[in-house]
Amino acid sequence: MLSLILTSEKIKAQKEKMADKLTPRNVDYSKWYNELVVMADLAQHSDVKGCMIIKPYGYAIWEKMRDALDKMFKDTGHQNAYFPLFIPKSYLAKEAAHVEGFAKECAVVTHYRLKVEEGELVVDPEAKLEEELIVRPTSETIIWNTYRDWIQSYRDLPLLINQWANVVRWEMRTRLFLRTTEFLWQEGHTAHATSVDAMEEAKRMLDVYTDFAENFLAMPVIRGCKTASERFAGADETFCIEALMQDGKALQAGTSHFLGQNFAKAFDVQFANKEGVRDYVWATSWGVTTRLIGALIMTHSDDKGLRLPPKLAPLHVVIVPIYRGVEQLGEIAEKCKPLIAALRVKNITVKFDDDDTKRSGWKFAEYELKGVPVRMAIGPKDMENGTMEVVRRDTGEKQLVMFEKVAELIPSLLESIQLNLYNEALQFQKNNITEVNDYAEFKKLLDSKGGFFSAHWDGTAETEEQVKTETKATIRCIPLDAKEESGNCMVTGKPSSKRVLFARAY
RNA sequence: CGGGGUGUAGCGUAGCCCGGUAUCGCGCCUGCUUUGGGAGCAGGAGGUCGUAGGUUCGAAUCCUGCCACCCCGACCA
Repeated sequence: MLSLILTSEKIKAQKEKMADKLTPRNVDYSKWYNELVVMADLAQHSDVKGCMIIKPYGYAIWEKMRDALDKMFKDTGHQNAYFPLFIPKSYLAKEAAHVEGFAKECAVVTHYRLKVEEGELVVDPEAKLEEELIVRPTSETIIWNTYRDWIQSYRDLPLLINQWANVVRWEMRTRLFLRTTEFLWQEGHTAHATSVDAMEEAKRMLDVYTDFAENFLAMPVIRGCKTASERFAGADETFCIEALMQDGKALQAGTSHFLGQNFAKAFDVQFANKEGVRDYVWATSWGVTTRLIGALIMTHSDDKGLRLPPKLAPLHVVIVPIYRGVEQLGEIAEKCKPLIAALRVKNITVKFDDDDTKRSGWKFAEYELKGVPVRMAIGPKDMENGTMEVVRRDTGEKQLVMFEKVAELIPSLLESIQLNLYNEALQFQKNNITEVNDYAEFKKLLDSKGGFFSAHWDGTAETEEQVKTETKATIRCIPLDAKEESGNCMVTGKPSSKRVLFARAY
């Protein structure tokens, strides 16, 4: 199975694969190659290093994700707000761990004006800012600076706010969707009266992400918490959902942080409790990003292209007419009108592709590439027999359906596709979680099989680091549902009480 | 920032070692025939060979500087 995410190896492999087929009569592979590179019309690199242009189709998928998540946030009592793109440098400096975590990857605004000098556009040295502005890598600091003014009393708590925004992290190396310089995300920032409340919130949002990943993305995830060294800069505890991609590498798909009182103390956010005693508030933050689009692609794609779960597919059904001449096309279009209307009533998005410049075979391939869950074809034979060909994208299974039955069939077919994609991915995940007790075996299987490895670990950062340097695998998480079991660290042999998950990750 | 590599048409490439104004495929345009799985044939348009300099009668090719991008490390949603 091909994953559409583009590693150089994948591109090379694909090129070689297509090159084999390069006979004089064959279409060349560059078309395929391009389609892979631009990720099937989803996105491309921009001219600014590491930045991503999300094309309309990719953005439509993001919008579906955004709408679904936004509803879930509101259902759990959150509100949306918006904070500034620019953060004064001094804000970022206030929380020590935060500085250390983000200082190395910040875009900095130092001037506010350009001028033309000898025909050249240059930065005006006169327009230097007193204090530099940082393009937000995340908004904790500016939000906590604001929360100080918003929170006085326990009556102001909890404060449950989410923001949809773009952020910039100047990473050394970038990769489309997975690690771009600028990316879109949502970041929730909450304040609570007690540690328990904040911890509950952090876990609740992890539940929301889990629900979203499994029921919308059709992507099973492992819930867990991060080790100290993988923790978010400024958090006391970081929870995450980890997903497994088809190439055996893990991908962090969402995080929820228990921030303790770190930001409250750094920004002096205090409240008076019922007893009139002042205390620092307790905080959480949580986020998911456009990386989820990458996760979606890498979880479900096959050699023909994307396979989109119906709940996130911008287009559910495409109807491809097969015809000779405009007259026949007109007849088919007329025949399909009531069907299209009936489907739209059921909130199913339908496209009748009457583009006369593309042939039907081309269209079939195109919509498979785009991952449209259901394709229907109707031609002269069907017009005669009163049938339609209905093809599901996930399995490729074709069936001839009586025309009148089509409208009622589709909703259950879409549900079945959604479920099947999840089950396939779940099966894959289960097959690729391997229990190991021996470090040598771990190393061997890591190369040959990949996936998650469930192993005992002595709990020290040194061992974690050693494994990372020697194998490139990291501890993805300590699963929340890990059972208590006495064992010995696979590396040092020291005692351990539960297994953790190792994997190579994106 | 360290190591390696690559820049030739919209995309993917050949040519470079051994100098003579650029090859092929896809895509694009036109016409005809086609249309139940990425159509066929014929014709056509499109290139300051990344950039600046040097060597030479002559540079895509040789030499030097610069720039950009990619890959591998360190960093990361």
